[in-house]
Amino acid sequence: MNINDKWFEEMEKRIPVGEVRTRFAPSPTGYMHVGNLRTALYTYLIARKYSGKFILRIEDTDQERYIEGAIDVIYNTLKNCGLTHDEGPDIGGPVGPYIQTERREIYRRYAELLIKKGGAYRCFCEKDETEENPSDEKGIKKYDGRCSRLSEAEVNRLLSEGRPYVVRQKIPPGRITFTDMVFGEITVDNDTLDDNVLIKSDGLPTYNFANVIDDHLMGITHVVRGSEYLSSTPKYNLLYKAFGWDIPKYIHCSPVMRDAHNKMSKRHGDPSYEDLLKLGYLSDAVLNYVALLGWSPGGEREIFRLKELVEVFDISGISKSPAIFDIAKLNHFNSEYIRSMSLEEFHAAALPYIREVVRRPEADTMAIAEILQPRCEKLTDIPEKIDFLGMLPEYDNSLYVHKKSKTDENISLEMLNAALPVLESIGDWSRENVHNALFALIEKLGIKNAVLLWPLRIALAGKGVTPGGAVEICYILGKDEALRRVRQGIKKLS
RNA sequence: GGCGCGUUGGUCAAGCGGUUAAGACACCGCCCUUUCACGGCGGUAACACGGGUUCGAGUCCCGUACGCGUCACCA
Repeated sequence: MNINDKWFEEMEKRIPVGEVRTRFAPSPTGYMHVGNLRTALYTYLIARKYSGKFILRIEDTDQERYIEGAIDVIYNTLKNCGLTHDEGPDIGGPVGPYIQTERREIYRRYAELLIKKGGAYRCFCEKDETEENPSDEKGIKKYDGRCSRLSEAEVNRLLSEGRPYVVRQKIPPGRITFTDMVFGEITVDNDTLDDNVLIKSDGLPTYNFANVIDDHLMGITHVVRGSEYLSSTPKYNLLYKAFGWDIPKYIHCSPVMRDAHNKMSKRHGDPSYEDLLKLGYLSDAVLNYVALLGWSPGGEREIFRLKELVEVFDISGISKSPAIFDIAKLNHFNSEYIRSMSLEEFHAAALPYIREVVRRPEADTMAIAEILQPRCEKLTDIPEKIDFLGMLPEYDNSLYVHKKSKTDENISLEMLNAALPVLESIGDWSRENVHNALFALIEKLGIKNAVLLWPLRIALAGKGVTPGGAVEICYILGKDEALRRVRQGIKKLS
């Protein structure tokens, strides 16, 4: 046994056994796709459901796509969503490093091993040389494998000349079958598979190689990834086979689409997870909605917190078909989550938006939150809904005419004139007092609520549609402002 | 083009040989009501197509169409 054998032995010894281990392995792109988020979620759920480990691995072998700070986006997103990982670049673990560019040496050595085992070979062809490969009679265009036929002497000669090379996978003849937990059994002819590059000329591995090495060395039991990898999975299995390793379970997930034909993508202007938060969506709502895109728990329930998802999640509920992302349904989930918050929680989340239009420091923002909570789908709806609290908009007297409330301009003027002294006489400007004073007046006049309340709300808000009614708005405005607006209404109607 | 995969209302979807083919979103109507919303009630709307197998098919098999994926020194 030489030193190299020992090294491989050490690597193998580190692999944890006897537990479910899943991994989320994003490329640092600087944002989190909705589809990626869903993959991360499912990956996390499988690990938690089986009391296993959820591992974060960074796949950054494409140096041309390096983006500053992109890894932090991944950490932040996972943290924000509560998808806490058990091992990863930031917290370490038994099978690190967890960043692929830090594992070069590992890939290099395993590539050497694979060459020795006959599963791969060095290819000295130039990049454009291989691109000229003609299609064969079946219309399959692939590398002709010429370098696999180089003699050992020839290889050594080229090596000593310092010729750059890549390592390619050697595809054996035959057919290969594997089982995916979502798609079922899949069989392909090996001759449809290409001798793919495993190690690029820059010495870094391709995804095709790195993911196999890493998944094996990290003891991954369930590989969860997008269905775009389904067709290359046979190649990976051939790699596992060549090494003599166990093949993991596969869970391939269909894409999240923007419409019937296109995946969601930043390029098309579709929102990422971060964008969704900026648009006023709650992280929990997004996560809940996304969980249901391509997976169904079977029953009629749709609202599931992360913890509840862990309990009900089951791989058998994952769909093979792509799912179209429907912002209208997300809106529904978001309003459900908003409504399920305590008033205090909602107030905290809504305050920045309320403050965009309500600057008055003494304003009762809690009362504002209260009228807003059952009425908004997204936090970003807030400023537009309560803009009138900041400043009375220009409005037309036609707003005072309302058939159902039985009011017109004359009645409205009458009502405002009746309400003014009542409001003026309120000493302690509380919601209750405003309410009681106004309803006492209604009773005294022997009218329907709406006859007084409709014109009053118009005068106070200058809008036909508002969150809250006359009482709430009157109170929130504060006595001075409320009286000012009522007087202004009277003036407008006179 | 080869290979692989998919196809239940506008959308998400349940269904796993016998159902009046769930439910949710959206939409429409009604009720409630201090506008709007919330809430409640109700409604419109689907098994891509063609062959089989079977007493019986959305469910199984084979085609067709359409769509998606993949065929990179990207992941």
